[in-house]
This record gives sequence, C-alpha cells and structure tokens, in this order.
Amino acid sequence: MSATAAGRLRIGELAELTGTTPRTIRYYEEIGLLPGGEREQGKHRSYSEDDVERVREIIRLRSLLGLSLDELSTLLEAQAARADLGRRFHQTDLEGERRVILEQALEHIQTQLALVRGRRNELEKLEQELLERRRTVRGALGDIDG
Amino acid sequence: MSATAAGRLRIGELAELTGTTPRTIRYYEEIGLLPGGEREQGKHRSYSEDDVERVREIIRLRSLLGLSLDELSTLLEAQAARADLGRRFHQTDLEGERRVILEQALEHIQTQLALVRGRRNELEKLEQELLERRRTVRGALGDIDG
DNA sequence: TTGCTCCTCACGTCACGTGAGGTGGC
DNA sequence: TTGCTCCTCACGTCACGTGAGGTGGC
Repeated sequence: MSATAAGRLRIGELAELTGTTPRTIRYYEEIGLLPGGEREQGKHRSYSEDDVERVREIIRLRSLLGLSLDELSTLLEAQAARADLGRRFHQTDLEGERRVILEQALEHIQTQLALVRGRRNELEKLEQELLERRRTVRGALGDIDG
Repeated sequence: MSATAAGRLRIGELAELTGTTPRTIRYYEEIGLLPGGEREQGKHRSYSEDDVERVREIIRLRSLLGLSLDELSTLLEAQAARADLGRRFHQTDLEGERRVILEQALEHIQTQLALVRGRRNELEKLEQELLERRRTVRGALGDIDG
C-alpha cells in the first residue's frame, strides 16, 4: 500500500504530471492562481486530481495562447464564478438567471475560440511557408541528382 | 517627397510594421539578434525592408513556437550561414558540398515542421474541447427555451 | 522655432531558475 | 538510520516596460 494519503499527490508528482517544476507550482500559489495545496498534518503540500487538471489548463492557456498569468487569473475566476452560480441556480430553478449565466459562458467560450483560431491560422501560415521552403530545397537536391 | 532616405525606416516605423515596440527592437540589437540598424549621418537607427522581415520572423518563432531568444539566435545564425555558403557554392559549382548544405537545410526545416505540427495538434485539441463546452452550454440554453 | 521621435542610462517587473540551509516522511 | 523530497528565504535571470533627461530631424 502507498504510504501517501489516498489519491493525494506531492508537489513533485504534480509537477511531473503537468510537465512543469515545483517552483512554478509554488509561484502559482503565491500569486493566487492555485488554491494553495492543503498541508495535511505536516508542512508538505498535497494535491488532488482536480489540481492536476487546473495546472494543465493554466499551462495550456499560457503557452498556447500567450496569456499572462494576470489575464489567466481573471479568466479562471470568471469561469469559477459562473460554475458556482450555475450549480446554485440549477437547484433553485430560477430560469431567467440561469439563462444570463449560460449566455455569459457562451460569450467567454466564443472569445477563447477566436483566440485559438487566430493562433491556428498563424501556425498554418508558418507551416505553409516551411513546406514551400522544403519543396525548394528538395527541388535543388533533385537537380543535383537528376 | 519624403525627407527620410529612400526606402529607409525609423525605429518607430519598424516597430509599428512588426507589431512591437522600439524598446524591443533595441533589445534585440543589444543581444545580437538584429544587426544593429545603421546610423546614417546621425545618431538615429535606420532600417530596410529586410529588417522588417527579420523582426517578423523573430516574433513569429518566439510567440508561436515559444522559443527563447537564445534558441532563436542559434537557429537564425545557422540559417544565415547556410544561405551564405549556398550562394558561394552556387557560383563555384561544387556539387558535393552543395548537397551537404541542402541536406542540412532540409533537416532544419523538418525540425521546425515537427515543432509547428506539435503546437497545431495541441491547439486543435483545445479547440475541440471548447467546441464541446459550447455544445453543452447551447444545449442547456435550448432546454430553457424549448 | 515648435513638436514629434529619437537617443542613452538605469531602475522596475513578470515568470520563474537556482542555490543555501534546514526539516519531514517512507 | 539513510536518502530522497520537501520546506522557506532570497538573490539571479530573461525579455522586456517605463520613466528621466537630453539631442536630432522634418
């Protein structure tokens, strides 16, 4: 049996699973991006599977879309707030309010999709140029051989 | 008639054309990434169309592929060296040497293509997830309306 | 001549990297 | 008990941002 508490991860394990470093995890906690790993009966931080997902999300949005950590925390806070409200309204069934929340969520998703597509277009242009260069080089190699 | 020397750009113009700032241009010169804008008969830097392309290339590789400026200068130096050698061998017609250069160029292009495709795949995964979320939200909105 | 843009320090900032010295848990 | 990983300072670094004070060109 593992000696670690059931399903809990240490900071080094979380770092490895997300392809980053313990220092980065601590930094994200320091600036309030991560909800500070619980210190269970010791001084060591301990994390859950949800934390793995959150760190992955942070890294993905930061490196793929080039968002600053400041922009990211705004974005993630808004997402969390909506999820929270969404859950409450789901219970109380206030349909008018639920619609407002859902429409806000939709808008945020559209914004992110626009960002993703802009990046993808740039990447595709770069790929086309590289393919073009490759064709040229291959042609020159063919001339030597032919 | 323009008072500026024919076809020459000032640092602010170069910055605007490439979507960056004069400070960034000066920094790239400082670390040797840009060949230091010529100071024509004054103290002001002056740039050509080629410089516009070079800055665009730097920014693109840095922001899209996430390369450090250190990695970038290695990459760009290698590219310039190959282009230079390529031109010389084109004249002297030493076919054996030309082939070596072309094959190196091909390899570098393949490396960059692999990087580009890795990034594109990640972006496409992110896009799929966003589309999935949008479908969910739209479904919930439909449930309210329907 | 008036304004703008340019110039060079030089300190500030963001997102971490990297030891220094010490403590905790399998 | 031995090793590893963890902990907290705290200074370093990369890629610029941001004034401060001054000079140059339409």
